[in-house]
Amino acid sequence: MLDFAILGLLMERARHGYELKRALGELGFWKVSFGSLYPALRRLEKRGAIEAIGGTGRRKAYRITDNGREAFATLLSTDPEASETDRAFQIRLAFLSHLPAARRVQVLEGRRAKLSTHLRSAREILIDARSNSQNQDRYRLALMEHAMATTESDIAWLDGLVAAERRFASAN
Amino acid sequence: MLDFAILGLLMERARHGYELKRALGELGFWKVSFGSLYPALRRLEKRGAIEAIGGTGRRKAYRITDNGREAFATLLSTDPEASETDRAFQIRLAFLSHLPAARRVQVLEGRRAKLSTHLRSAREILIDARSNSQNQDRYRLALMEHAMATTESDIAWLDGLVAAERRFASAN
DNA sequence: AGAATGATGTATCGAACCGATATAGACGGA
DNA sequence: TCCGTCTATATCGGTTCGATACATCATTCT
Repeated sequence: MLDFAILGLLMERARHGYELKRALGELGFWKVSFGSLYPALRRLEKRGAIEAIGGTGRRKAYRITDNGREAFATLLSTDPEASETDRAFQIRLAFLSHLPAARRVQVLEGRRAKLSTHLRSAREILIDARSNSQNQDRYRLALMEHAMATTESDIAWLDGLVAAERRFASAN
Repeated sequence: MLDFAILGLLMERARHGYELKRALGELGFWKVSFGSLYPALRRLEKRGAIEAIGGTGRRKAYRITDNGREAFATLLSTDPEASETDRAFQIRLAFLSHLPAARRVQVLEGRRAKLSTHLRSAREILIDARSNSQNQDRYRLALMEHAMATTESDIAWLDGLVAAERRFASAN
C-alpha cells in the first residue's frame, strides 16, 4: 500500500525521498519511517515503476514511468479486499479522485458496509461486557464506547461524502 | 507493547494463545495476528515472564510469573514516550486502572497535550493546503478535515475521563 | 457407525514496516 | 572559521502482518 501511495504522489510530479515522506505525513497523518520508504523506492525502481532523475545536490528525485502509471491504475481500480486496513483506506481516499464518480461511490459504500458490520459486532461485545460483572473495568468500557462513537462518526462522514457525490452528479 | 498487553491480560487469569488473541481483539479492536502473538509468547516465556501450564487438550495455557508481574508493573508506571502510537495508548488505557488515580490523570493529560499539539500542526497544514490552489483535491481536504474532527472528539473524550476522575476523587 | 464439515487451536514463513542510528552536505549565525 | 541545525540518504535489528499449513475436536449428514 505504501507503493500505491508513492506512485500516486509521483503521478503529480517528481519528488525525492524526503519530500515523499513529508507529503505522506500530511495526507492522513501517517508518519512513514525511512526504513519503510527507502526500501520501497528501491523496490519500485527495481521493477521499473519509477526511475531516478538527478535532483539538486545530493537529492535523488524519482519520476514515475509508463510502467508505474499502469501499475497505479491497476491498484486504483482493483476493488478493496475485506481485510483492508484503516490506513489503506485513507490512502485509497487520497487518490480517489482518479476514479470516475460511479466507482467512487462504490468504494465509499463498500467501506460504509464494512464499518456497519464492525459496529454491530462491537455493540454486541459491549453489551456482553456490561452484563458480565467481572468485565467492568471503567477504562475498558470507556474505550469500547469511544471506539463505537468514533465509528459512528466515520459512517456519518462517509454518508456525507456519498451525498456530495450525488449532489454533484445530479448537478450535471 | 504487545508484551505489555499480554502480561496485563494474564494478570487477571491464565489464558491460552487463541483466547489472548480474542481478548486483545475485543479491547481496542486490534486484531493481533498469530504471527505476532506466538512469537511474543515464546519471547515472554524465554525471559521468564510467563510459564506454560497444561491446558485442556491441545491448548497451552500460560500463567504470569512473579518476574512477569514485576515487568508489568515497570511497564505500567514508566511514563509514555512522546513517540507512543495510538494503539500503544489504547493498550495503556485498558490497564490504567492498575495505576493510582493521580498517575492516571497524568497519563490522560499527557495524551491530551500531545493531541493538542498534533491538532495545531494539522490545522496549519490544512490552511496551507487550502490556500495552495494546486492542492485542492476534494478528498484529501475532506480527509484532513475529518482527521481533525476526530482528534477534537478524542480530546473532548479525554477531558471527560479526567473530569470523571476528579469527580470520583472529590467524592471521597 | 463412519464420513464430511466447520470451528478451534498452535505454529511458521516471507515480506513489510518501525524506530534508532550513522553519515554527511548545506546554510546561517557567532 | 567553527558550531549547530536542518536536510537528506541509507541501513540494521527486531516486530508485526497476512497467508498458510496442519492437527484436533464437535456437529451434522448419510
